[in-house]
Amino acid sequence: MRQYDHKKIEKKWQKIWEDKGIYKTQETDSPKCYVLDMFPYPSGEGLHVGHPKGYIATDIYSRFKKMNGYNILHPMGWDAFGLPAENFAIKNKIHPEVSVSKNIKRFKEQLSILGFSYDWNREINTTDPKYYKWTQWIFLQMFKKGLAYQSYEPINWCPNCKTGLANEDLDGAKCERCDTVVEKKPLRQWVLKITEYADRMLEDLDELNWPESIKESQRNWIGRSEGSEIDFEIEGIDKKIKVFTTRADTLFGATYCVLAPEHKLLDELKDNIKNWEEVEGYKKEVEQKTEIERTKEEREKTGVKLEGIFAVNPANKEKIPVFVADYVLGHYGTGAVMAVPAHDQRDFEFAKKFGLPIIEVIKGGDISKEAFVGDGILVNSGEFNGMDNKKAKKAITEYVGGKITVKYKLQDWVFSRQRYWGEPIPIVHCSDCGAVAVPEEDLPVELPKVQSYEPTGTGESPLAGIKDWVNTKCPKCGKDAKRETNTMPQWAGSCWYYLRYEDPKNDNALVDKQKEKYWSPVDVYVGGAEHATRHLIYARFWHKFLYDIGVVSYKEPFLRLQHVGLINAEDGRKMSKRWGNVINPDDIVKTYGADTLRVYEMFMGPFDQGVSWSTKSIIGARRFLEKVWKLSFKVKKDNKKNESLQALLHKTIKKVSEDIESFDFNTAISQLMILANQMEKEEFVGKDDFKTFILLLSPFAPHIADELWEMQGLSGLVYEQKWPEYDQSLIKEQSINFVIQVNGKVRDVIKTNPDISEREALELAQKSEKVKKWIEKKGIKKIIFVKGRLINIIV
RNA sequence: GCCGGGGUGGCGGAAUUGGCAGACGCGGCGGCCUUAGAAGCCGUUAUGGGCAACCAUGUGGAGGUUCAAGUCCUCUCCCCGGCACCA
Repeated sequence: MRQYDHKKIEKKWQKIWEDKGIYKTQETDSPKCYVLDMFPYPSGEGLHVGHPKGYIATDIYSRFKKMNGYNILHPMGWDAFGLPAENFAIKNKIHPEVSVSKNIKRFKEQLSILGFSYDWNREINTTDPKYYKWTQWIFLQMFKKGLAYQSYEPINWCPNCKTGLANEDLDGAKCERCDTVVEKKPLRQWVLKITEYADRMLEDLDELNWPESIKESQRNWIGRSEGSEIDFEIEGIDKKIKVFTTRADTLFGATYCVLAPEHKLLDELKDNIKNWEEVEGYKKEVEQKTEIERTKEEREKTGVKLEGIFAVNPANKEKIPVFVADYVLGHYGTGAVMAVPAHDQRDFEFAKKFGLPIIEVIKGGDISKEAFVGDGILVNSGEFNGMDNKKAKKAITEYVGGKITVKYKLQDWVFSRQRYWGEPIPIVHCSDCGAVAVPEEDLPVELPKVQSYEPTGTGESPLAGIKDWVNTKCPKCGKDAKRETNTMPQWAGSCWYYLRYEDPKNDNALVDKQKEKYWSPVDVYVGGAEHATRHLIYARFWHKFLYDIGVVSYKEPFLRLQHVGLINAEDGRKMSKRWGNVINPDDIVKTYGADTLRVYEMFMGPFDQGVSWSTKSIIGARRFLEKVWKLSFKVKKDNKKNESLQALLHKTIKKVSEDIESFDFNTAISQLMILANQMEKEEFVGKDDFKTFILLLSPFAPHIADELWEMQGLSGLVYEQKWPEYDQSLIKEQSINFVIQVNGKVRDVIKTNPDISEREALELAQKSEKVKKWIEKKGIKKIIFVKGRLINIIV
């Protein structure tokens, strides 16, 4: 008997697959299936065993779908812009392009030994000018539609990276990349109007086959709330405070107003505020704090009263004081609130601290202890007394001439970075024409070669120092002008890459319309949960924009989303060089084989759940494959069938098919093991049955599958075979274990046919010695009979 | 604090959605084979009691619904992920 030599077998088949080009995507009319991995950032560290988990799953799924007659698009590429490559370049004085292509080569090698069915003809790389030409093109379309604008608002500034960071790039109060505490600094930025799409992104979530948790966090992230905008006159001054509130029903209980420290009105009221110095000091103090610090101070509210300023409550014309306090945020709502201490906990705490009146206007709570935020009937509200508070929201808003509006937590997306290694923003600044789009025929605006990648530290990109690149002519008037030196964030390239796979080499369009119509949308998208609210929101936003301008024909990019649970190191920590706990897939493949690694990673536990790596457990997967290997030597050469195996075989076809479809790979493998164990016990294995077994195993362990296929004298490649079908009539067991309970406790289990009737079951039960002793001398009170399962005798 | 997902043997995890709890695998124990080991094979492995057949207990905890609860309901404790003064 030949030994199972994974090294030989895996090399052999990988070469055959490549030579025959069987994974090349076909242009056919058959139904399509687009299976996509979140493409990796090719870091210098290479892959650890956790990385391929998702890729193994998509590979299994693709192979399964292909064998079920689908035309498959299963591509891979590289998200290669970003800070690590740039930092590496700064340190080692090597152009990022060089290290990136080296890393890609390494990643590709590591992936290739795992036997994936990627169509490498469609490989893309976000840093390839032919690719980012279209990233820039999309930006230009947004610019033309007024969705990209410049803004000088203060942004998060990392003094170490010397770059601006979006809120999303922060980790607590620190820079996500380098752990330095960030500051605030006003910088000119490009911003994308993602807020314009907030409502649509929220609505269309309902149609997606995504995990509920992701949909929920996107809803939170978008943070839609309906409320009212109401004006408060300032006494004696011709100015108004516009507040946003979701509780217009409590307007009669508003006993003061609060402005955010960033609120513009403060400066406008400078001359009227008697304690301006104090107010200004407070503003400065708040500026020092990051938003994170500010929002962390849950206990103690701070603020300063604006002396000499009074607002007028439009409901009851009461004169109320105005404060500046940092618990009100400048960028949310109108940056100003009406405070109702009786019915908002934050206002309640503030009012207690500053000794402000607390007036109950909704009945139902005990406002001496805490704010009552529930629903109820209005009191102390003039003509609205007795009204239901939900009704009162609209009624009171109208009464004071306010308007019903909608606000979002979602903020516009700061889209520029003061960095070298990113897509240049295709804009030219002209002193006469302002910001002018680079003509589309001049795209891509390529990154120039530079001497130093160091950030300038002034907030400008290293590109600013390259005079012959920066200096150009205005595309509009031809006058001397300067190029935009900001680059795009890493998210940019990943916002639309899935479209490029559909038509990766097209120089005339982002994607051909026919091809887009055929392949879109992505049927299954697999990746880590950490991208729930960033990548997935940005990509949806871009996609909807592309839909609006007619580039794509579907509203949503990703129909179904599957999470991959991370694999941690054996010690439970993240696998990282830093902890020295990294397991390299190359080593595992060398010792056990790619097929073993694939089977093991899918068998470890539920696919979307995190697990710790266990090198000692991997032996189980290897033993399983060895067992299958040995089984092949007891296969009958003629077509004799082993009848006693049929029920289990067909049950296995059913279970494995269903489990792959639902990404329950662990139970699919377990079922294959059960079948293999049974086959081992049998006298012999029929050739057809073993053939079926190979087919079922092949998505998980494609190399050994092809080898066994060949050993059985079967022709062709397993990938090109048809997926087996099950026969429902065969699945039905001839005999089942029928449970007999007395008073709900199992007293006997008998083998019988599944169609046994209640009367027959009762007779059998009464015959059983084990049951007899529990029911004799007691009257039977009740019988519960569940067909094909159990009988429960109550005595 | 809010939202989402969890808590089952020594370990990873199963459980046809209310019907034999612990499938499958790892590890352990005993045995076969071997000069010996490795590999492999066979048996065993939730806990307590018993020589045994068997009996009792058992899915984080406390109640409840039901003939029947890991699964449904109420309360509660713990773990993981996300969001967080959002007016």
